[in-house]
Amino acid sequence: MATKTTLKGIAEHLNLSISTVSKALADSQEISDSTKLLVKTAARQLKYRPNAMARGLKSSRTNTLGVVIPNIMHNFFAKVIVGMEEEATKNGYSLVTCISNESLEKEKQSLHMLSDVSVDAIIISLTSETQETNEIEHLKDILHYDIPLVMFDRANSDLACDSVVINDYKGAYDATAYLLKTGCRNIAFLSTLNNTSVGNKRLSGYQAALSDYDNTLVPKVVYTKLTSLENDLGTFIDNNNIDGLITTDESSAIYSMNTLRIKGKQVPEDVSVIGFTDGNLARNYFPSVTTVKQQAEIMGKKAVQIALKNLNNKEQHEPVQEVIETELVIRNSTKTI
Amino acid sequence: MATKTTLKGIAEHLNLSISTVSKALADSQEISDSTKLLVKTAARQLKYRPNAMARGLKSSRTNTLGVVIPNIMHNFFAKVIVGMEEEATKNGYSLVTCISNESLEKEKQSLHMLSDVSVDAIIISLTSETQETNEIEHLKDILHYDIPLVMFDRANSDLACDSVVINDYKGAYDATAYLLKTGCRNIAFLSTLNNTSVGNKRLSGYQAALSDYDNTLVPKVVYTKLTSLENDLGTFIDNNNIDGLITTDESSAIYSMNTLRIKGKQVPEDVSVIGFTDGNLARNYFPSVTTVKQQAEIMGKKAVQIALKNLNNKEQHEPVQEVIETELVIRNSTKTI
DNA sequence: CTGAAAGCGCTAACAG
DNA sequence: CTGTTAGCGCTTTCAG
Repeated sequence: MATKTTLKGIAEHLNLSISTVSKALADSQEISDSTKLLVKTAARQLKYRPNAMARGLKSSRTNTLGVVIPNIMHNFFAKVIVGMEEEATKNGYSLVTCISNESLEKEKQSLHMLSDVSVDAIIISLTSETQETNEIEHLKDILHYDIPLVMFDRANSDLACDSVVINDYKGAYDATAYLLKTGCRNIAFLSTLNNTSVGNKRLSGYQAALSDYDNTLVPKVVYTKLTSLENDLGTFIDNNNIDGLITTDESSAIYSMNTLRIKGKQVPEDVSVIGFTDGNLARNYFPSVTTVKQQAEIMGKKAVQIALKNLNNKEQHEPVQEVIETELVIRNSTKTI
Repeated sequence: MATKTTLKGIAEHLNLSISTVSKALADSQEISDSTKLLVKTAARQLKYRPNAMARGLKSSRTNTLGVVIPNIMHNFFAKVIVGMEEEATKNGYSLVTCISNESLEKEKQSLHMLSDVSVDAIIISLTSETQETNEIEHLKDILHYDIPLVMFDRANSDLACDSVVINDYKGAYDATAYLLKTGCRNIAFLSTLNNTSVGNKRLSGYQAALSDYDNTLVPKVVYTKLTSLENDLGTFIDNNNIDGLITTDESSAIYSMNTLRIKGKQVPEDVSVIGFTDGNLARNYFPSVTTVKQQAEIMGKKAVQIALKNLNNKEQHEPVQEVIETELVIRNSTKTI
């Protein structure tokens, strides 16, 4: 095996001092063009690559961003990561990604680890557990050490840091309004996001749309989990006559449509269905699913943009919340107007 | 803001030397129990966390693993990452993940970057471009610097390093054999993986199963891309009478079923369909899709296990290829026997 | 049992 | 224009 060439290596090779080599590679004006050329060609020949750790130790800049997401199997988060990766790479940064798996404990560990490896900033979407318990000491610690923190999607308003969120309220409002416009009057809201900021906002949007349209309409909410959805929705359907259904994520929409099918209901003839998250499933199911599209990639890019901005300008500022609008993608699981 | 406590900080706090503190925290036998206690409590109070960069610079161990995947939106890779993350965390390692986006250039950059940040080992699934061009100098460089390298799923046999792959041949063979057993005789193979190792192995399995069963059966292969699948398959169906279809990934199976529906073919009555990758789509489509399940999480875990083993035992050894068997998950897109 | 000192690879102030 | 030196935070001999 070969050992990696260091500044010292190329310095010895050329009979120069380490600092001359360092400066030459950094294109310092102190160095003559001739030696610059010399050094640079030698560096190329010897396949020199700067050691990021050593550089980071000195400059306390690592050009890495830490990311914590609750779940990578979720289409939405995967897409966010794609956006982040693209934007980070474009700016010479790389991503260290942790999966908290919806566990507060794992979230804490991840933050510790990211802090240990001196990432320049941290981007996080909170676990449901964090949002339920509102335990945020570990996040305050990060802020306390002056590591730029930006939250995305699942944010916490008690924390003095920037965030980028979806306009979940309006997304749900628009979805509900659309169903009303197509003639639905018994619209249920099925949520798998019981205690998250996101779930609450969508619920409010749904409720507001109903009462804005006709305040005699009563909201009907089903709280469930993916694992018990077919049961919960099944019994709900047995006891309630609905003609519209809004679900808080993509899989729920699909599961719901399967349940409706089993119960002998046609989609969209008997019941219109709208989901959130515009992924493969929604696009390719039969019938294809009308969906509130969250601009996941844009969100990812925005999040790293904000992180990089904060990192380059560490002055205190009021927390800024960037809101990304949704788009209702109309497909075949809803009636046409 | 507060500044992070270092060994120096807690040394000054206790009027001890830095090295004593270091040893105390490392539970060295050179240190008395009393000072150990002293140091450890102080460390906890001052929220001391070792600086991973400094430690890494000294010990040339960073406890991080670099991962390069071609595409994170693909369910299979996302699942592999979940498995890797779990196994890595369990062993005190964290993951730096890069997305090569099927681009050779990006793959090279990613490897450089991972080498720069001194990851302890690298786990990679090659881009299709890398496999097509068979350009592997950048991978040899990694080996050359004695950084343990393990390839998964999309491997290259010209490279002297361990790998873990799916038994793609047998997966396709079994799928084909199953269709034959259910009475299909005109089985087509639709591939979106034209030039990858994986695609070739699946094709061979399909061909072998056909000729093993009845060597008058002729293989029918459709090469396509997701973007043009509906067209390509559509014209193929117009010109060929098929009763079975095997696709090389999940989305292709779904797209194909949509195409078949458009062409007036019933699944599975007229045409049975089997896909690869057992994800949400396959499970929840209607009809649910019979699938060759790749044990993605297991694959991820295995890959990091191998990486960690190599990293702890850097002696040369013959490359080992771990083969993970597939499982045919029978659902409703195929006829029953 | 505790401390001093060297050095990992790099940057940057300071001399020459 | 080039070189010497100190130091980032940590580990690890080697002395005391």
